[in-house]
Amino acid sequence: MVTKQFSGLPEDADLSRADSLAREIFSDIANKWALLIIETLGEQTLRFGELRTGVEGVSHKMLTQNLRMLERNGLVDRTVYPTVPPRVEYTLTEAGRGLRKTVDGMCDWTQRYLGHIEASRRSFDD
Amino acid sequence: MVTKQFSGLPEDADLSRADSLAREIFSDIANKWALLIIETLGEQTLRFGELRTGVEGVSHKMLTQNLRMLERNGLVDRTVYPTVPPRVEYTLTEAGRGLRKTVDGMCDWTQRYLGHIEASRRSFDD
DNA sequence: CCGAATCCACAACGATACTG
DNA sequence: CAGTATCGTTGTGGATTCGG
Repeated sequence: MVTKQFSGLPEDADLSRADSLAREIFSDIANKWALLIIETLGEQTLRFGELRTGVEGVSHKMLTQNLRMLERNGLVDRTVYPTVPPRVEYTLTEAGRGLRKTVDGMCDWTQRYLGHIEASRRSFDD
Repeated sequence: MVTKQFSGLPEDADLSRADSLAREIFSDIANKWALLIIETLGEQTLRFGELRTGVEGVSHKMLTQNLRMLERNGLVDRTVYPTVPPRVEYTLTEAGRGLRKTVDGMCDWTQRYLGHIEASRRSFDD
């Protein structure tokens, strides 16, 4: 994705459509809250309120908004239990779990280079 | 990261400092343009203008802004050749190349689930 | 060619209130 | 408890300009 560079074909409408779709998806998921939600969900099944406290700092609005987006893209399953009070559970789909693996990679990376980054910041802020 | 849940220790100031730093870094890099820049740079060394056209749709301002941020965090090296007109080259550091691997993973994931996602979107938009 | 600063339109976001 | 809608504020990001 990102790249027509990999396509040798000069004129390919289908590829460019796939590219723009890929770009759209990328823009959807490459944001702080979406990735934090995915990481927090992990292998668990969580209720809305649990996610609310699990994803630290997220507002009610941002959480619903991102959950809708993730559901729309087929990354999370949303199950509503028509009880009273209502109970709504969220869990990662297979696609979601696939993405989660790469997000885990990002987290590992952050841990590994934490000191590195901290040092780089200090020398930059001279 | 993300999670004090993994720490058994109830009171650990250092861990929470590391956590908030990790969170800060995560917020920095978990954004569309930063990831696209990293992905576009790849193994190459590119000038500002080349990045400008390589990262499709990015504005002058966003590009400089994100490049500064990436430089500050030690993900890209910035080399200025004091010629006239000036020539500035950007390349990934070792840390940057490490992160790139996980971004590659995200791109692969996008490709694999493209059809999946497209279908999910259609059924969601009923 | 690259970078910084200014201006400003508009989207994102938080807070709040109301519904089932 | 979970979701939607509205409102007011903040802030993001594009266009433009100037300077090295």
